[in-house]
Amino acid sequence: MRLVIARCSVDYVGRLTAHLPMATRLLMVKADGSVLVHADGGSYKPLNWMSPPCRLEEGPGEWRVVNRSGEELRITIEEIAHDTAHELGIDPGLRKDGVEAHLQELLAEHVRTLGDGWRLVRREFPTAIGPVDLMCRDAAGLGVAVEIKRRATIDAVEQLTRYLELLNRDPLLAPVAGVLAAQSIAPQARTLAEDRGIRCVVLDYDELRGIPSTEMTLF
Amino acid sequence: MRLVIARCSVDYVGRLTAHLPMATRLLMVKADGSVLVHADGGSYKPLNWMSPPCRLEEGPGEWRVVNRSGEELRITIEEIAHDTAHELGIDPGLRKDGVEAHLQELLAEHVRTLGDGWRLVRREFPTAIGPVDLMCRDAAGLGVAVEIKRRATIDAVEQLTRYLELLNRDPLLAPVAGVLAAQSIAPQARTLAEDRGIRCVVLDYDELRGIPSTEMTLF
DNA sequence: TTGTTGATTTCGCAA
DNA sequence: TTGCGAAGTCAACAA
Repeated sequence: MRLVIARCSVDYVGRLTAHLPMATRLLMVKADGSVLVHADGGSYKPLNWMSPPCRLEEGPGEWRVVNRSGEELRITIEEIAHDTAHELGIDPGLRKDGVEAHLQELLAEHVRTLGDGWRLVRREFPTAIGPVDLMCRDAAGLGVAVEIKRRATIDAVEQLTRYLELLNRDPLLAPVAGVLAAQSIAPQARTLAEDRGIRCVVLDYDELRGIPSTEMTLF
Repeated sequence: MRLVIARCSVDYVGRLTAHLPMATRLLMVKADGSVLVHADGGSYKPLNWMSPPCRLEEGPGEWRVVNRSGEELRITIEEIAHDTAHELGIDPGLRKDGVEAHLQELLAEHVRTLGDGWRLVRREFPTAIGPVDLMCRDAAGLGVAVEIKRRATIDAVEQLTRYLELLNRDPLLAPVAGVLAAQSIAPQARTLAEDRGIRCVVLDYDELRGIPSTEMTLF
C-alpha cells in the first residue's frame, strides 16, 4: 500500500462527472491498483476513487487511473508532502454477527414471541416470486407470513403484500395473514402496513438472544 | 490526518459485532476523530471503522474508539511499522454532474422524445403521496405520469403504480397513463411494468444532452 | 456472468 | 432533528 499526501485536483469521468478543486489530500494506492482520495474528515467514503480492476499510469504531475469500461480518474499533483509504501499482505477478513440472517434464525427459534401457541412451519418458505422469511401458524392454525428486516421501509411492505396476494390465491393455504417484524419500522411503512391489515412487530435483538432456546420444548 | 501502519486485531461492538484477526493494516485517524481500518485491497470501504462524532482513547498497545450511543471499536496493536501525521485543512468538496436530477431536467426539456406532440404539464407534480417526476399530456391531450430513474427496479414500478392509482381516482385527471423512463431497466421491472400497462423507455443521457434545448421553440 | 438483496450502508434534501 | 430517497452505491450470494 502506497500513501501519498499531496496538493492535488481530481477529475472523474465515468458513470457521472465529478471535480475536486486543488487542495491537500491523502492518495491511497492499494496493491490491486485501486486508488482512493481521502479528505481529513467526512465518513469512511473517499471523496473520489477508482475501484479495481484498474490501472494507474503515473506521469509527471499527473496520475491517470483507468478501468476497462473507460472510466477515468485524473489526479493533477501540484506538490507532494509525503510518499511511502508498505507491505501489508493479504487480510484474513472480517467476521460479522448480528445481521438480518441472525435475526431470522433467532425469531425462528422464538416464534412464540409473536403470539401464544404460534408454530413455525418453515424458514425461507418457497413461492414463485421468492422465499417468505418465516411461514407460521397461529394458535387457531391459520397461516401467517412473516417478513423480517433490520430496518423496515415501504419496500418491505410491498414485498410482503406481493407474497400475501400470491399465498392467498392458494386455496390450500388461504387465509394467510401478514406480520412485518423489524428492529425499526419507518413511520410511512407502518402506516401502509396497518392500512393493509399487516401487523407490525418491533424486534429487540438482545432480548431475543437472551431467551433460552430450550423455551420451545416447554410447550 | 494520522497514518499508522500496524499489526493489529480489531473488535467492533455496536449495531452488530465484528472481529478482525491479527494482521498488518492501515489505521487512518481523521481530524474529526473518526478511525478507518484499511486492508491492501478490496473496495473503498474499510474493513472496519468508527464514524464521527467519536473519541479515540489511546492506551499502551490498545486503542478504544467510542461514540455517544455506546458503539465501540477496540484495536489491539502488536507492532507499529509507521506513524505519521499531516495537516490537510478543510476540503473544498466535490462537484457532481449527471445524477438523477439532471436526467429529470433534461427530459423535462425534451418531453417530445417520449412522443410527437407531447407537452410538459409540470415537473414534480404534487400528489398526496409525493411528487410525480413529470406530468405530461400526449398528442391526444391525455395525462401521462412519468417516473424517472437512473436504474429502474421493481420499486420504481410499485412507486409509479401507486401514483397512477391515486391520479386515476381524480375525475379531472383520469385517465392517466404511465411511463417508466430510465438509463437502465431491470428485466423484472420491465416485465412487471408492461404487465401493468406501463410503457418503458430507456434514456440516453448523452443523446438527451446533445439535443439543442431550443428544439422546443421549433414547434 | 448476471441479477437480486442487504448494509454498522452514506449522503443530501426537505419538512 | 428526523425522515425519505438516491448512490459512480458496495458486496455477498444465487441462478
